[in-house]
Amino acid sequence: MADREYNFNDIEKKWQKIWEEKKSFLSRVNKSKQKFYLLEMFPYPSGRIHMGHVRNYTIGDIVARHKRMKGFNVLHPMGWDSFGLPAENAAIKNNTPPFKWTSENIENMKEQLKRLGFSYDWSCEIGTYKPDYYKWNQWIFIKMLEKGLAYKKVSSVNWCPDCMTVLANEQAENGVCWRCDSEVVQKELEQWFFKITDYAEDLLAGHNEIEANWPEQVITMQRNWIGRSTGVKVNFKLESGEDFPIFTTRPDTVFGVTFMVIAPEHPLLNKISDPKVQEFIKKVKSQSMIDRTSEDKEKEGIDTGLKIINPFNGERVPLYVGNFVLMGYGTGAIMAVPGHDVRDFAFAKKYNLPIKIVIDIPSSPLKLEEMKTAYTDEGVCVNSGEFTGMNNLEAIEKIAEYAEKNSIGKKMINYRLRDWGISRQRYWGCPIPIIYCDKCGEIPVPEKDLPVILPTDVDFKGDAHSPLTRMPEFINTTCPHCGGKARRETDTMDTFVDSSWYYARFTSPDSENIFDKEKADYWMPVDQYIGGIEHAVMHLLYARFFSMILYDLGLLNNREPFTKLLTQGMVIKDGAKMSKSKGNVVDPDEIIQKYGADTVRLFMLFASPPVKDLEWSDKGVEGSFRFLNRIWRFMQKHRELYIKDYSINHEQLSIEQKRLRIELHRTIKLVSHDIEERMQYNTAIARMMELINALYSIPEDELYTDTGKNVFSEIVDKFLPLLNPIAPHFTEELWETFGNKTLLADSEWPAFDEKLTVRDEIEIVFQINGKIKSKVNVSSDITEDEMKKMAYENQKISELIAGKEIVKVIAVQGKLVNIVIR
RNA sequence: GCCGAAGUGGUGAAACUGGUAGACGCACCGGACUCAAAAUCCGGCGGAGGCAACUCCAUAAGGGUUCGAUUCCCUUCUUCGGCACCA
Repeated sequence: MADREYNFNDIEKKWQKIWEEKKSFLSRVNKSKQKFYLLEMFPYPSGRIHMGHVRNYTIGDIVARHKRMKGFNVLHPMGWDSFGLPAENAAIKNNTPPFKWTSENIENMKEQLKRLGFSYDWSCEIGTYKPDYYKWNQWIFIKMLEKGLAYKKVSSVNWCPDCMTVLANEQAENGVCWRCDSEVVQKELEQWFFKITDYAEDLLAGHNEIEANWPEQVITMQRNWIGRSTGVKVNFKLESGEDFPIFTTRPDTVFGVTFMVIAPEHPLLNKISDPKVQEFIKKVKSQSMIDRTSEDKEKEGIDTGLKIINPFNGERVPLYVGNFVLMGYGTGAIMAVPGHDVRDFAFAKKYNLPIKIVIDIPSSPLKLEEMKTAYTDEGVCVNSGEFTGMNNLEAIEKIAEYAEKNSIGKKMINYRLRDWGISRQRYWGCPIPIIYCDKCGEIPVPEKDLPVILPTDVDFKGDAHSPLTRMPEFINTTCPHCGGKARRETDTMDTFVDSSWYYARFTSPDSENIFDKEKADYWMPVDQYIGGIEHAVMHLLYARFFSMILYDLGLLNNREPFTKLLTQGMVIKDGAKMSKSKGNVVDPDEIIQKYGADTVRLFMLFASPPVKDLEWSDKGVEGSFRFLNRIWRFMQKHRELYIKDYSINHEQLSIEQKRLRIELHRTIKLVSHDIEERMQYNTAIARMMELINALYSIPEDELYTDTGKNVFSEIVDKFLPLLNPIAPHFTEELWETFGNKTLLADSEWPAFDEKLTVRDEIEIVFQINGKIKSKVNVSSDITEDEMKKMAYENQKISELIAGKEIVKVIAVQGKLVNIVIR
């Protein structure tokens, strides 16, 4: 019998076909089995799979395959986040309708994913651009409208002039568009919003539930983004007697207020006619987000001429407009305490405003003339009326209480988080189900009329304007209320809406409802979610928000959608993330062609642990390929040794055979631990390499005996399933080579015998004062006392301790003896 | 500026609760096989010293705790990530 070549291309296609025919990865609700829902962030169908996808989905696939072998009923679905701008840009460029472009991309990418042998249940496939999916976006929108969680308002919004659309705050960080990096400008528009701020507390509280199983970094980023701060809303007064409320987290400094500042957008300013003030406001408003929030932002302001009265001490202070005060936070106005706030200090210095010390250090009092900046640390209240002498931390609470008791203020919590603006002035997205009637106003599309279908036969006319705005057949409709003429909303939803609940749809993708409650109850929540860290705030926050809404609508049983989260690192080449612009992209197809999918998968897992960045290395891929070939050759060469029904009496084995067998059981133990507990696949693979090295080290005639055959057979039976989740085609093929008729995909995860995981002989170390002086091999069942005895008897050790005072002796079972001498 | 993570050979990385630093791989060097090369198999591979068995040094730098520190604590440096007028 000639040894067969490792012909990965044929082998991989063969097994992919078999898995498909046998429906090996089909997931069905089965209440007698424990479920495991594994989800990887679904891709945007941009055209081709990139290495980042390969890495993400390889990590997911090893989890899915391993869990199946451990007896779990696994749901492992895949779909397409298929609305979004690139489809429109492609349409404008080569006049291909976005529907066609997207559908073709999906087909191509699906083939690529299949070629990698991922164990998806393709019967669950969803595409967010399909009406039976986005219908439920619209349905949720209407539910949210009913609950007051969706609303429309005119607001200053982030506008990307290149994408010609509005962006959410989360998408316009640092004043640039998250997609194209263009400078974002502010524009007044009427927009639909989701009231995510109503869920700020819930989103924070939920962190406690998931904290242990989410990366700390993601939780921290979300916490910072929500930005909860507790403080007091204090009612200052205008001279006219009108309330002038401000928010402060430092009520302990309220006696130190020497001026007030309001945002340029503040409505009070409409009353000011001073042309200098109006000019200043105009100037600030015309600045872009970048200018206004840039690094070396200069604090600027101008006196409005108005005076404000401090309710705590009756002092009259001037009111300024300042470019650094934000209308969107608190009340759009602040009390300025230059003595104890760094920004206020700088502003006061610039405009020659008075500075007052109200918190001091008794041991070394502050000197106003010597202060270079505000004093913001702890201290004792001074010049603070009845609070003088109190520790300032204590005063925060006491002054807040005083304000409430005297009706001059109220304790309040503020968030950095803003409501989620979801209107997009773009075509390729889910239509917002609203009808505008001149008589009846904004009317939601009735449930029975859903979905509002996005027309797919569109003409882009080569520009970025949404074709919907020039399609009367889409726009013109009748009012569901009065039956009169009405028009449809032409804005579409932010595509992040699509991905905020897709995990639930996967549980029943053909449902006539949003999803089948029974199926969702069985599968949800997602047990393990895997994706990139770049979604830490946007997607993962929105998805949690939606999950909570669905819970509150009685549709889901859990508030938190993702029990465990793994954020995998990037794929790096030559020190930078693979990207077209850097020209350091490696095409997965080429590598698969050259080495096969199993090698690519193996390399992706071996080169680095999942959470860290992975440095691409052509040589490293070759190394992974070599490892598979090494196994292949050995197994092919000795395949006649395999006995299906072997039995082993450990005591009858030769020393070499025993050692090899112990290596096998150790490997199973360590690999299981690495995969199950640690999700660290690089070390799991390293262990398997050690086993193969041990296999090559044993003299061949040790295998060609009756007991040797049994040992070899056990290795085949247990090692192949162990490697199967990583190199599924390769191991199925070898498994078949040995005459097995079953699929490894259906087999159980190998068990190990704890007794066989301990090597018979181990090396222990003798130390003097913590320094290694001697190493010896001993039987692994040695006791601590025996170890100590051996240490004293050791020639080298006894020489070194001769005549010295022994302070103490530490023995660590199976590891070392340390003798401390003086 | 604030918050967080990381820094280990030529290189990707191991060392999971403090206990033999560098497992496993890549690169490199040597050997076997070959007419030769490739592939493969075997061996070596942190630095310094020594013919040698061995000795000393070494986990960004410095200090501390400990019998013992890559691991815990403090200081400093560097890199990466997040937040950044949030009152």
